Order: sequence, then C-alpha cells, then structure tokens
Amino acid sequence: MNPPNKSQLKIRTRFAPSPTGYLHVGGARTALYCYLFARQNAGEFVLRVEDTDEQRSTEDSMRQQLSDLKWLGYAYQEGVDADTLNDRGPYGPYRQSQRLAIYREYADRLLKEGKAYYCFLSDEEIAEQRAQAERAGRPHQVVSPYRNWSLKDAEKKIADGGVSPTVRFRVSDLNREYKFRDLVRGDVTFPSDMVGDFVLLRSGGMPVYNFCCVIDDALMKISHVLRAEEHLSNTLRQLMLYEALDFEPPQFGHLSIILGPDRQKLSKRHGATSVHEYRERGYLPEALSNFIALLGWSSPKGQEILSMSELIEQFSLDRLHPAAAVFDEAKLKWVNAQHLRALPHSELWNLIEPFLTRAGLQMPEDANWRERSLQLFKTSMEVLSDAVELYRPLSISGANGGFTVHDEARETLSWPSTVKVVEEWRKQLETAASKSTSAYLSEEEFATIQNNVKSNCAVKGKELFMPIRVAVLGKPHGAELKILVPLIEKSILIERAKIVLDHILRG
RNA sequence: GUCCCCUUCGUCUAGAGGCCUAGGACAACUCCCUUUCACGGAGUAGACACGAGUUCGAAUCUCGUAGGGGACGCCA
Repeated sequence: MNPPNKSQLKIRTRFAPSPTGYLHVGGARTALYCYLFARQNAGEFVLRVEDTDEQRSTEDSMRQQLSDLKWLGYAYQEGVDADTLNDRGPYGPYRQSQRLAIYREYADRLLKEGKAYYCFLSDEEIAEQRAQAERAGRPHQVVSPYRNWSLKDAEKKIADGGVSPTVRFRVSDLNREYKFRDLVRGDVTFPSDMVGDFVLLRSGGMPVYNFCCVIDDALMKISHVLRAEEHLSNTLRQLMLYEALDFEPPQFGHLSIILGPDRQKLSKRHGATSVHEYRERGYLPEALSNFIALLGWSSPKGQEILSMSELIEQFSLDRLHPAAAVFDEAKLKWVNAQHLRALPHSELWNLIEPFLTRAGLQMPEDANWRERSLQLFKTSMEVLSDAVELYRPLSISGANGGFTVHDEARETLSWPSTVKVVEEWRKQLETAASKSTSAYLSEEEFATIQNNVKSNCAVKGKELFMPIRVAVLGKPHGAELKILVPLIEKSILIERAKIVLDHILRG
C-alpha cells in the first residue's frame, strides 16, 4: 500500500496529453498508472490538456485522444469532458490555452521579483550561440545579455515598440544542487548549472511547458506527478520554479519509456503505436490495459492476466520498474486472446459484429446459430478482427461468402480419390436438400452424410475429411466439420462442391 | 560534447546479502490430445553486461568500464 503524501491527504493525479496526433501507447500507460493510483487510494484523477503549442495542437486530436481514453475506461473526475469538450471540476479551465491570464500573472510576479527577465535575443542570435558552444564543446546553454537589465529598462524598450521579447527565468544566479526523491528512481540530484536561463513566456506571450506545468499542478493541487522519463531532466527547471513561486512541489515518478523491437523509442516506423490503431485492429481495452500495465510493473501475485479491478486492487508505485521495456506484440496478442475467451458470448458477438459488418459480411440472426459459431471459432481468435476471415465462409450476404479454392488445397485436390469424394459429397447434399425444407443440415444429418461418403467411396481419415473441408472452406485446414457444416446453408454447400469439382476438372 | 537515468533468458519480469542448482509469463522447440487447424495438457532449451572492491557469503551493497536511453528548444 502506498503511504499518503505527508502534507496532503487527498491523492490527486493527472494525465496531461498534448493534442498533437493520436494517443500513444506510452501515454496510455502513464494515464493508466495515474488512474489506477488515484482509484486505489480513493483519490482524484484529473485530465488536463496541454495545448500551448499553437502550431501543432488541434481540437480534432484532442477529441480523438479523449475518446481513446474513454474507450480504455480511465475515467477522470475533473478535466475536459470527452463528449462535450466542456470543463468539469473546480480547478478549471483545464485547457492550458484557456489559462493564459493565469500564467501571465505569475510571470509578472517573477518579473517583479527579479526572478525572471525580458530577453530580446533573436532566433538567429540563439542559433549562433548554440553553434559556438557546439564548436567549443561547451554545454548548449543560452546566455542572454539581457539578464542583467533592469525591469524598467526592459519595459521602456518594449514601450518603444518594434520588439516582442520572451520572458526567461533567471537561473544564472542560482548555484546549488536540486535533490528530489523520485517515486520510481529514488534520489536524484541535479546541479543548477545543468540548464541555462530558460523561457517562460514565448515572444507572443504564450507560455511554455515547464512553466504551465508547474503552475497548473500546483493550482490543481496535484499530489503525484507520474510522467514519462523524458521529463526527468525537466524536473530540475520545475523544481526551480516551485521554489521561485513558493509552491510546494508534488511527488514525482518518472516512468521508463517504451521501446520498439530494435530498442529504440517506440515510433511509427515500428508499426502501430497509437491506442486508436489497436482499437481498430480489434484489441479489447481491458487487454491493452493489462498488457501495458505489465510493461514496467508486475503483479505482486505474479498474475499475468488481470482485470481492471484486479489492477486497481494490486497496483502499487513501489513495483514500478525503472528500466525501459520493449513492446512485444506477440504477448499483447496472447493477453488479448485470454481476455477474449473469458468474455460471455453475447458480449463477444456484439464486439465482433461491427468488424463483420465493416467487411461486408452478414450473418444469420438466429441466436442459437451465433452461439454455436462462437463456440467453434472462439479459440481461433486472438483479436476481434480475426473473426472476419473465420466468418467469411458463413456469410449469407451473397457472392457465396467469397468462396474460392485456396492454394493450400492443391495437394488435397491432386489425390486420385478426391474427385470421387467431392462428387459423392455433392450428391448426398442434394439428396438431403430434396428430403427436407430446412436450410441447414443438422449435426446428425451431417454425420449420416459423412458416413455415406465414407462407405460409398471407401475412404477414411485424411482422404475423407480433407476433400470435404476443401469443398466447404476451399482449404484443407480449419474448424471442425461437424459443427462448421451445420452453420452453412445446404444450397451454398452444394454450390461450393460444384465449384471445387469444376476446379478439379479444369486442372 | 555536458548532465541525468537505466542494465536478470530473444521479450516482459520475480528477486530488498545466505531461501538462487536464479522463479514465472510470452515467443521457440518436443511430446500428448486431435481426421486437419486451433484450443488445452506435459516437457526441453534459454539470463544476472564486464571488471574490481566490501563481506564468511553478492543478481542483490560500493566504485569503475562498456552499452543503451533521455535532456540540453520561443516542443511537450
């Protein structure tokens, strides 16, 4: 169990995505841990949108990310609502672009107290400085000639017009070490000269990440900041700001990053990186959560398959692993398959149906038919989209389920007995069709037919089953015939047998 | 380049100085079940990055080395 923060009883976590692109699986994991930790401690989980990058932020992206978060089920008490995009909660607004006045106020305060200053350096001058530092092998830090200007002089220069300065934090006077205890890494120490005077407000007045982040976390009373490891060194700047602003810092925990198979930071060139893609491919939200939870955390019971409520119950900060983890899709698939199989059939059907519909397939309405089909296919599915190829031969939407004789069938078709078997299969089906008005064969009828084929053709084993399966599916491998065949209309079976016969005759 | 972080089977991890002949899971392989495919079951193989130290004893503590990652933005 995690001890409460000494100065704050209420645990409050936040997830603060920037709406540029899709929700990344790494972001999802951060959100998950924040959610789990808050839930487990009867705390609050806040969603804040960090949209201070005017160029790259889009409302579309925000909407998308919030919708993916909702799909994952990480409900937050406060923040931007996924459906209405309206704020919810007492510490709003929750979009940084709507908090500009707040940031300005604190910037003015720092300016007045001499902890920050106006800087008139141009992009070109900064680039030149960096190039020089590079050549000299010095740290790439900005040294502003304006750092010693008085606020009055700077304000006068601004009043004269023609300039739009940035506001920089004055770290150059600081000369000390900043220490903090990271929730996942332990004690971390940074020397203050690790960073140069950094920007608080851009020349347009738009604040910068490190500045907003500190103000918002403090104002929103966040107790625990769990975020990705790439922010570890930002913590130094933020600690300086907490001090300058006289805010009490939260507890920080820096989560290891997620790597691709080549041990580089997971990115698009590794394949799917967004929650959205996994959603579209037919992964279950509980399974994705289960899998990403295990990337850097382990169940104290050694459990591999955990439901959301088990995650909430078992999660703890002290089991967070500091090393980077490789995203292994094979294991994700396995986890998904486990969750899939545990689902009640009615629910499973509701989940696969959209995939079938999107693929243009149509299945019988009959509940019993659906039940039998799921029974048959459930163990062959790892992701929901696997249902498409499994169900395609059962579609009643015309075009005979897209039936074709598959390449895999070549060997079976080359056997001398195959023609005989398929021909007999067709004959038996036609007889059965003429005897009963039911569209489908019963399991018993199929058994009888199969037996007739067996004795009339004097074949058994592979020579019996494989040709029949080719006549049903177009390939020799697949589901068990005695359950599969009664799921397909007799007329369709007859048609397929004819197609296969035709195929053999044409060579 | 500078600073910070990290390092156990191919992958995710367990491991808090003796319970470690290093455990589990995915993947791989073998066998069993099975008319096929899958499911399921049983097994096999496979790791403490390296080097010093501390200690009676080190995967576990310390220091170095190497490798990987991150930061050094008017991105977040």
